[in-house]
Amino acid sequence: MEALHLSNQLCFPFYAVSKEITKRYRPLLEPLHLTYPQYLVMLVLWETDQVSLKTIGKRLHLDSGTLTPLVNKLISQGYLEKARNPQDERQLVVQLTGEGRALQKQAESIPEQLAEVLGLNENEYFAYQRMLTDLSIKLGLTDDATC
Amino acid sequence: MEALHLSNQLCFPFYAVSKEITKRYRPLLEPLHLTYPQYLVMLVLWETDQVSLKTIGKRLHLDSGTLTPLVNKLISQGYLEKARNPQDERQLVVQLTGEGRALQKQAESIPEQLAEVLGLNENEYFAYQRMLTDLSIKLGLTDDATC
DNA sequence: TAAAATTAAATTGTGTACAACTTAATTATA
DNA sequence: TATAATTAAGTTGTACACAATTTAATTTTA
Repeated sequence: MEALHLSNQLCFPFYAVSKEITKRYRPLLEPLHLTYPQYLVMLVLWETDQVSLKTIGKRLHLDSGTLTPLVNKLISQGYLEKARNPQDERQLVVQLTGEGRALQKQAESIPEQLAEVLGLNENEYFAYQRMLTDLSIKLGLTDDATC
Repeated sequence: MEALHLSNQLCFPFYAVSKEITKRYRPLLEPLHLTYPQYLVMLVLWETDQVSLKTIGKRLHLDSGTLTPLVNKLISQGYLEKARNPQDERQLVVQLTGEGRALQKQAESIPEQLAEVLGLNENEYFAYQRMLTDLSIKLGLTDDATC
């Protein structure tokens, strides 16, 4: 077996599929004026409002170099606002505006629409999800059952 | 089930795992002075030398906006050189230099090293590869058995 | 065969990613 | 408790990724 052939790589299909998924999100997220990473930040805040940048970064595996401009964009769009944590002025606390919270309703059908555009039925969806979550745990990206 | 929870997304673990894999390639590729996308271009050329930019793009699912500067970087590093196809002057033909070809030897152990840093045994490696390749075909990224 | 359509690269602009560094606030420790 | 170490954001620089546009070469077609 030719280890250096593209067809024998594990990681190339990962890279290609991941980019393709992001591409298929694009038209679904466009009406919400969100990119995929911006959508991920909104998911975190819809789940728990008022979170520090650090915490968002931990959940999404993104650092401040990526998150600072991304959150600033969401603020300029009116979806988020920021404040400092009075207990620790280093921390930036990010929270939803009314508009940001309202956006959640519009986003509700996105997971379902995505499964549709990926052409996956429920069984396939959950099989892939389980496998990816297992690998995610194996790689140390997910350290507990709640994340 | 809360469809908008991060933990219930299929695509987030994909995104996170894909980024993590790229991160784990970094120290393996650093001695070769290659980034992961640059390594992919080298893989294509090690497999078949003298390929047009268009063809590289088709195999890697990348467009000229990404590939033009990337190939220029590899040229400035002395790994590649470019010429025009005399039969069709629109086409840029990319080929390996002696140095670029020599690099292949140094790269030979990378797939093995990667499986190691990912902590996957042979069975797991092939199981994930099969699943990813299936999904890749399902998404229309791979249209025949040779790619 | 001249004009229109298509194609391959290159270019421009926006938005991630992330390493490395800076700044300011907090915590640990001598 | 003053100093050192740590921490959270922000900044800078490099490198993708891709949409949209431009330019030049080739192919179609009227």
